[in-house]
Amino acid sequence: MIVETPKARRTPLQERSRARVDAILDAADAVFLEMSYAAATTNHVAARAGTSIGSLYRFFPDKEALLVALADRYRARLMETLERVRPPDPRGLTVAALVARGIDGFNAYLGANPGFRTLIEQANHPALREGNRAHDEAMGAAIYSMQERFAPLPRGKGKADKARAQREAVVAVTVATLGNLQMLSFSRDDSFRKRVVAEAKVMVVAYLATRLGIDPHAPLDGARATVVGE
Amino acid sequence: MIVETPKARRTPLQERSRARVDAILDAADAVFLEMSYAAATTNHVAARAGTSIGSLYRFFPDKEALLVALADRYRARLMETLERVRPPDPRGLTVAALVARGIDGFNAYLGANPGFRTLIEQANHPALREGNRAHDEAMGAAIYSMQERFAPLPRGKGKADKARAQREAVVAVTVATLGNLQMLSFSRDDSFRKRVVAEAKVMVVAYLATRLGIDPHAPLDGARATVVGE
DNA sequence: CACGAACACGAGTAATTGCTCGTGTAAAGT
DNA sequence: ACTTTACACGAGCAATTACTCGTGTTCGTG
Repeated sequence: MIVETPKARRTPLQERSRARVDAILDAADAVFLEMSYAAATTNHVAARAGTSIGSLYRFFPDKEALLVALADRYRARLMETLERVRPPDPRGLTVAALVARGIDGFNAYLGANPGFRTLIEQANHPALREGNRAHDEAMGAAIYSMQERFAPLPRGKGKADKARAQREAVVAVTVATLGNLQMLSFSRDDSFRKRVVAEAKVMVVAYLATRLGIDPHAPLDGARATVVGE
Repeated sequence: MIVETPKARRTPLQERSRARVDAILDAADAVFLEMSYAAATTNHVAARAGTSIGSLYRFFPDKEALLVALADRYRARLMETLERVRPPDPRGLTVAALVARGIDGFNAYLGANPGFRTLIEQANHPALREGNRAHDEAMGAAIYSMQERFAPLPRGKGKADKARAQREAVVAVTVATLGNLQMLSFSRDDSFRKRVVAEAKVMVVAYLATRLGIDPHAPLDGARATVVGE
């Protein structure tokens, strides 16, 4: 939500301007895809949106705000998509199947949204750092809960703390790998994409199986694991 | 090497200018580390090098050339470092030990060269694409040869082609993961770094073990594997 | 209808910055 | 000693571009 700060702009109140904000974001999406964010100019975006530069700056305090708003929109839609893919009751499914579902859903979303991919490539941009961190954390929460499902944290304050730090690393590594391999898969042609997606599944499943000490091809129901290396 | 093209500049011939080129690169390194490449100005770099903007442009055709030259220098030194870490005779060592050696060497180099890390974060920059690709390919060659060592390509033209494409994907996935997790390891404090390095080893070893169908903790000597999924 | 507020417009501005080029100096060649 | 080539300098240019602001229009409201 846009708040009244020295830099902030009006929140659109009328319907016509709300549509205009969407048009500007769509235009920014297209322009950032064609050229990079750095090469794009705000005048370009305004022209593409069929509006004036003044109207753009009425709703967006600066160029970065376009980037941030666009990233937020993409991330929100991604979360919806992944939520839709997530099985309501995982019992009976295997870990391998769960991972495969998530990877395929993510990959399909990225394939359908090339603009999101270019945004991810600009991930080092300071304005996106915070949002990306929050998003990775949300993704990680799912994996973290999966660990807890299989192996509750050990008793004892010292042991539990150490195990928690360990698991945070496991989650961070998994999330980073998932994102990284998704991007890699789109770096060449489509057959390469399919192969990389397959390899990503193998890698993550092999890793989680090793870490959780479970059989990734056994159904989840009633499974109990001993977490390795704690 | 700098060649005579419309954009190129003189190759330094005298000793004094050769030292100056190094000084400019060192200055660029420091400036790009403090602010980002995008925020840095060429005048900044020249001032930091204790020279004039004119002298900078005598040897570097444009700002991008600084980035490219710096990246080349870092990559060359990294390859030297990794070469030094590589055991001349891997027989008797385990796959897990080999992977651990490589990861630790890489991590130490990145730790000692924060400027290289910031350069890697700018990896999406078009001027660095080609160099990064070549570098990744060189890294991949080592892994590819490791696969061949354990399991020669199957006979028959069709089978061999398919297997080759498969292995290229395996190599690409491995290289991308290694680089990605290295960068992740430096994203927080030092204890996080150590944990991520440990997890990276686990992940890569688990993956290669699954893919090559070998015991990662058995010595290499005389080992023979059946590559999974070909 | 009247009036204020939100919206829309786009030419112009101010600041940044990569890079040139004319001038001057040190080194190499002969 | 004299010429030529390489090196060094830095003020200023040219181009880009994010953003402002004064003017005009549309909408909500009483």
